[in-house]
Amino acid sequence: MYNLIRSLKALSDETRLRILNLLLERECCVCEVMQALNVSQTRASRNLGILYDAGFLKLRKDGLWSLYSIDRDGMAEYLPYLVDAVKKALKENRLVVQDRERLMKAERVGPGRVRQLRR
Amino acid sequence: MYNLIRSLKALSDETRLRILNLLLERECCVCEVMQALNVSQTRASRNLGILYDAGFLKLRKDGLWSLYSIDRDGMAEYLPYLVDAVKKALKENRLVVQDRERLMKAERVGPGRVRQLRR
DNA sequence: AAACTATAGGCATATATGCGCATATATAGT
DNA sequence: ACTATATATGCGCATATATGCCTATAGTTT
Repeated sequence: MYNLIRSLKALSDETRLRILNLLLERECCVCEVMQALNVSQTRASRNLGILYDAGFLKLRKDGLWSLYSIDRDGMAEYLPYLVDAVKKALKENRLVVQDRERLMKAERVGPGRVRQLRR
Repeated sequence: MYNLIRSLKALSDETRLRILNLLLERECCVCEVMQALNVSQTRASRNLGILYDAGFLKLRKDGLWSLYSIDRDGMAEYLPYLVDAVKKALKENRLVVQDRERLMKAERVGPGRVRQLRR
């Protein structure tokens, strides 16, 4: 029950739903998420962390990068229901479509590229 | 999307999950809910209101009583997923089992009975 | 009408949440 | 070792949330 509440809380936030939607597309590093959602690094990192703590995400380190992806196996039995709900609610959402477009252009870049996006 | 967030928030609370679980059983008035959950009248009423505002509940007035029940029709397309998730998470939960037992004994009573239960 | 009751709403308060800023940490390259 | 970069985190502020107390409202009973 408390797991469910924690999961629901983790999903009750626009930023986090948008992140989840990106990751349903593919694995992303923090800087890709911040580019795609056009949010600050703090915000991207924090909310990825919250989704991770709630058990939704897997984390893989690769050099400098933290690569987050949906943890399909780690999900408790009821979480698939939640993900279905999220998918249904997000499909066709204007904001989310923009996110995906920006994700196409986003790169896991070298020096100097990401910093410039920090507002 | 914002509807989903509102729904998730409405469900991210132990009291409200327990209430929802009662109402999955049958229609209840506020005083039955407070008896079954053993919580204050304010708390029962407020949280029923929150679930109502989120679109989960139907309200029917009968004299003094406000009778709340699950609004199966009024639910948006993704809400059934949420309800399934809730059902799965709550089944076998100790607290929730107690709630149901108290609900059996709870009555929509006349004068003097309910007041005594207010802590 | 008077007394009583179920429910809701205002107010005050405690707690939780989201976020930015600044900074710390970890890794890589020179 | 030094510099640059990606990510994480401590702190503080603003805001949201939950809840209890008290009171108002509307319906019931006598």
